[in-house]
Amino acid sequence: MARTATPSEDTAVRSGRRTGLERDDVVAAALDLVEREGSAALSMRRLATELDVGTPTIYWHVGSRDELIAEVLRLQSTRLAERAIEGTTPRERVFSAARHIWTSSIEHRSTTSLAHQAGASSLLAHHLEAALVLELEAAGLVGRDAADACRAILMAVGGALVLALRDPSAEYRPDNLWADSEAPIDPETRAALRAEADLEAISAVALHAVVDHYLPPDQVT
Amino acid sequence: MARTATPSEDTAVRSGRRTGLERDDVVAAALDLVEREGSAALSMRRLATELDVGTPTIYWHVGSRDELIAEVLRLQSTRLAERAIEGTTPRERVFSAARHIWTSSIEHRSTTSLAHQAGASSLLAHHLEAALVLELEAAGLVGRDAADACRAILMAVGGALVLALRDPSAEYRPDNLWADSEAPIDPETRAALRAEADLEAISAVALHAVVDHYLPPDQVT
DNA sequence: ACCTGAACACCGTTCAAGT
DNA sequence: ACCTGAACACCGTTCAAGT
Repeated sequence: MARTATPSEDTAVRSGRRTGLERDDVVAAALDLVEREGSAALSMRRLATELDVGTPTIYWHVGSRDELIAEVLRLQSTRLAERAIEGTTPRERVFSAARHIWTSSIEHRSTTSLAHQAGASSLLAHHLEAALVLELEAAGLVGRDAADACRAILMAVGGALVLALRDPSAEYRPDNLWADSEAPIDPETRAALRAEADLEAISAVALHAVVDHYLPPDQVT
Repeated sequence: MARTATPSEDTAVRSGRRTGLERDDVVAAALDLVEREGSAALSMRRLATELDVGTPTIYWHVGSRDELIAEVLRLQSTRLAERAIEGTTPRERVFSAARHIWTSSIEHRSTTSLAHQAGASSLLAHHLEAALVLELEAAGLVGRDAADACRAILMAVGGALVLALRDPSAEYRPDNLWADSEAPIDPETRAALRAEADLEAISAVALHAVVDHYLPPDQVT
């Protein structure tokens, strides 16, 4: 189901040998599984069942779970990089690149969580990050300035993501947390803390500030 | 070893009943275990062995692993809140509160990782967050302004933490990632991306910008 | 080279049973 | 009320053995 059909496979008994399975198929199936059923569903045994092979076969192809995850994130990273950056001014294009990181993280939250949990978010973001760096260079930054601007933008996006991707089913949502808080907080503030936040708008404040700090002003043409 | 001594316990056979163990002991031992051996070491069985009881005993006291983790984070959260905020001007004190979140997250990275993985970072940060909100109110903010300022500051700190707490043993550190990157990036920029970053300094840029955006200027007295 | 069954050493969780 | 041994249904990983 997750594997592409191979000649003489339909009625084959497959009692020991030749599955036609390749490393890329395993990785693609793993990514598919994560996207469909969440990062917790990605177990070696589950994946083997999905591919209709024995568990050790997975190991033969990808080595270990950690390596598999790394490959899954690399695959997703290249897929995400296909999205084109928009805008005409350097500033617009930098914002567009930053926005790509945000939207793709939200759209593929299972994969983002996987990267998050594995401490490998840099792997997942890498190609989008490279695109961002190129736009920063096009805007006139080089060396440390470009690197630091990239990191600052990543922080602004990443910080918003941490808040955005929290499990909303938990009983310790900020919502409940502030309701129970014994701190002498103004009722109006408390209500605002309990209400849902426009994280993207708040993140934009930091993003604009950071871009203003690092980027030279746009040329007027 | 992690449990406080109880009368008539030393030579007791403890063959079924009365351990003198309480919920708080279990939670404290769990926090201790995480701090000592990392978040991965926190398994119900391991913790039971540590406390010299059967595994179901842990369940009897805390219900489930998720509940245990929540309690652990609540405990650590209140401990962290004891740190006093410094500074005289509202602005200084807001920075001090924000800095507390950063430093305590770095100092207790295992617990931070645990919260991170469980998607419960809001639980761990909650008391420090409350302290921050109080300082923001002291600085003249109320309602939505205070809440949004708090979130913006959290993003700035949280974004830096995501970058700071990545596993440095992985072969996909940013370092290696940029070395292998095929993107046409300027050599100088590439070198800067590979070098270690002063994350705290970069984070400070966003932090100052955010505070400037939300806070009224300090009164001159 | 590619794949398997069976095993090892772990998990979280439940439950009848003991005191 | 508090604690246990034993079991269920999972894990990641390895390894001798098959073709």
